[in-house]
Amino acid sequence: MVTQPARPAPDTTRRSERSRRAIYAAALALISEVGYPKTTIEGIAARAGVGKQTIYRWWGSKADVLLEAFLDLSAQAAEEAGASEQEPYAIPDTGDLAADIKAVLRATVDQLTDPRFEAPARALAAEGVVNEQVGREYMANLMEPSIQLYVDRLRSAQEAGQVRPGIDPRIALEFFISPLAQRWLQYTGPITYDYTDTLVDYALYGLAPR
Amino acid sequence: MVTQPARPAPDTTRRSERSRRAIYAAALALISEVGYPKTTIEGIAARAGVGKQTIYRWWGSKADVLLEAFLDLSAQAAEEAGASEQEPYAIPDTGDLAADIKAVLRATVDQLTDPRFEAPARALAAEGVVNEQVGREYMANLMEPSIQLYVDRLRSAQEAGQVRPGIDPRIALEFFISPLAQRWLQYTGPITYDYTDTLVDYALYGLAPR
Amino acid sequence: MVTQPARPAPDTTRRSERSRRAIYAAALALISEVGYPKTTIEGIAARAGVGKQTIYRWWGSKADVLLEAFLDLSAQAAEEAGASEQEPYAIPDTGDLAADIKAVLRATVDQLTDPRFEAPARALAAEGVVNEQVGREYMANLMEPSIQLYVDRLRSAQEAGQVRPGIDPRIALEFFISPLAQRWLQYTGPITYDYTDTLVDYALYGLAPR
Amino acid sequence: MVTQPARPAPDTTRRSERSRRAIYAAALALISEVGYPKTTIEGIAARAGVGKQTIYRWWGSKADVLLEAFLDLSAQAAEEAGASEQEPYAIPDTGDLAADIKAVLRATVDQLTDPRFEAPARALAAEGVVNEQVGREYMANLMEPSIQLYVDRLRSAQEAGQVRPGIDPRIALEFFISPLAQRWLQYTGPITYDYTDTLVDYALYGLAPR
DNA sequence: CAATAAACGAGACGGTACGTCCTGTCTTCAG
DNA sequence: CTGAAGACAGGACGTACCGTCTCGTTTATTG
Repeated sequence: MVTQPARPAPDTTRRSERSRRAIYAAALALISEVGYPKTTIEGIAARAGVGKQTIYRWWGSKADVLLEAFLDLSAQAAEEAGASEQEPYAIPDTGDLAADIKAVLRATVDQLTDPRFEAPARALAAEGVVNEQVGREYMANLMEPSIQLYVDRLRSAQEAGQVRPGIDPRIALEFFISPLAQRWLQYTGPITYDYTDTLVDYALYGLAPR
Repeated sequence: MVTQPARPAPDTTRRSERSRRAIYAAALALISEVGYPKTTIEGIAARAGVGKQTIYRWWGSKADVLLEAFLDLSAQAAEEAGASEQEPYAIPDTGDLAADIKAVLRATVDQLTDPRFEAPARALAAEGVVNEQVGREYMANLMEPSIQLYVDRLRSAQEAGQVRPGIDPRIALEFFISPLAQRWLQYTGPITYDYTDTLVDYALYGLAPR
Repeated sequence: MVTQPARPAPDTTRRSERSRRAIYAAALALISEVGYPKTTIEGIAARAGVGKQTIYRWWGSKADVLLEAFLDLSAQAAEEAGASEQEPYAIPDTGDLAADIKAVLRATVDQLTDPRFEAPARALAAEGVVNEQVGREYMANLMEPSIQLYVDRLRSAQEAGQVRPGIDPRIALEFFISPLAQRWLQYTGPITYDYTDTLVDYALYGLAPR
Repeated sequence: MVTQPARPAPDTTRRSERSRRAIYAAALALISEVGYPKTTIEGIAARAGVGKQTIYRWWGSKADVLLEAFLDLSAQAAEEAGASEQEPYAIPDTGDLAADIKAVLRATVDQLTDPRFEAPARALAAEGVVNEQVGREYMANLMEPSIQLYVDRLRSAQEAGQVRPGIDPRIALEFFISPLAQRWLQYTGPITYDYTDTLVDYALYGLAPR
């Protein structure tokens, strides 16, 4: 592996929290207002009232800034949501698999159409398509946690005999998530509660007659 | 709606076919070699031995050029493939729905991993995520035709009693396509024949025990 | 000597008079309206309702077009002026050298401040400063004739004993013309009748006391 | 007066002296080598090893760059010349007006034919003809100082009784300068010591017989 | 009086330069 | 030493013209 020119790593302890938050806010605002391609590092710096170097010191690229800003936003949102509940994030387990998953998917539909999330999420997803590293980080940090919840719920359903024993939960969950994701990413169809409900029904009981 | 400054539309009949082909070739080559973001209009023009204005005269953006270049590439590929067969593009109908769809998906896997298609397809998909217009054109021109084939095959299966009567084919087909698409786009998992075969089995017979 | 690619000389007899006049008019108008540097061959062609090639066929450069246009304008002006007189252009010879030259210079002042002539004349002069060929043609075609008139008048004065015998008229006339030219070209001072009258007096009788 | 979009004035104290000098050198070299019209800002930047923006940041146009570069060159030349003398710039006053002015004019002839000065001076003069602002700056910065010296010397001569009392020195000096300037600018005649000597004689003693 | 050949209008083409914008680095100064 | 500020070399943007090169379409003799 090639070792970099060894820019002496900046001292994290002296980092300005104020600047960091301002940069996150500016980045998210600009992405929503003018779109990802017209969002520039210079623009973020100006809007955040920050020197460009402060951005280059702590992040490697525009995508990095956005990724962290979005993670921060998600964490905040989670905190807000989690404040009221004990177990901040888990798919409910009422015993009725279909109902539980439908409920979660409806929440996902709400989030995908929330304008606060829409633009940055889309921008990140697009960058991730073209830039494998960003894609993998996006995956690992933003999607993997939710995916794990599906895996857990499906395993539990499997133990309860509601899902066939041979089924691989990591593949099965894609029937709920991927069609929705594709409709959202590629504008291939409308995103509604009806649609997600149908997805669950089709997936659980199959297309072939019983 | 605001009408643009209305640069008088160029005369299509006098367009240089030579330049058009050179531009397509240069665009596809550059995308594969240096990636979408580092592919510049200037670079395409230089590589194609063409003036920049010739690109700006006929296309509105880098994405437009790439879209057309890719459509052209696909059309060529289709022509090559179709030359040998009578019915150039249709899902086979042997009576065995599962086998037929597995075969088609295996072909799709091959295409998605063909390096000739990979980079430009990915670039276009990414642009389409962020730029709705490109997204819709990508959909309409590149994906819709194949999707229709699935719809037809599923309808035929429905008539043969191999698919439940109430099933909506436009939703059902997403079980085959979307998971594969998401794995490809977002690096969420490996793409293999085994995987697509499994998708078909799960989708047709459902997750719940029979 | 290298013989050019030998573009077959165009047939002058078939040349469109209509286009030629339109090009002259457009060139002069544009120079006056937007200045020399912003006057483009494309602009002249568009304004004249003429193809670019028609300009390139008959002229070698923007300066060439302007030079001919200006010559044409001058010829027209001369014709108009000459229509009323018998001897269209000559410095009057009343026997009073000072008065005669003052009269001619006053006419020159009028011309230099005529807005119809100002812009193109200035543009040509400027081009001539930097482009020796244009400079010499400008000289030969536009200034030499007038200069010859001064030479003649000064010779006649010499014969009449009003100018010292040893004086070289080609140098002497510069005392009348050059200061005026420089004030006009380089904005080094105002251009008035008073000024030119003074020039004549100083030049004829010298600066040193008599 | 309309105030411009007001790009915030750059900080002069942080300006790179290195770049400035490189730009002057590149500009003067290019003008001499390829002429004014083929000298481009892009070319200057490339030759100077400088970004284009660095030129646009500090100068408004090609003419501005050249003007300052030439002023700098003149200042340097003056410094070199002035290093040896006490009074760096003044027309000598030996009591013999004709001899003194002849000497200065001979020096001017030398400068006008010095290839180092020729091209840029000519380019500037041409631009000044067509662009009044440049013309006036050229005048004020490059010619006015020398002109003042003539005025002083003529005044002194007037006090000594060598020049008629009524003579206006600002007009009289044009007899020495303008004919020479015109010959140089417009290629209307050769520039020699003989010629300038003659100018002085004619101007001082007049054309009319004594 | 057609035939034909040149000039013509139009404008696409390969290029060059424009003036602007942004990148990522570097330097200066304040806290 | 961090951080705001911003100058710097570099390079792409999208536009405007350059001068060349077809295209049909006049137009004006010539056979």
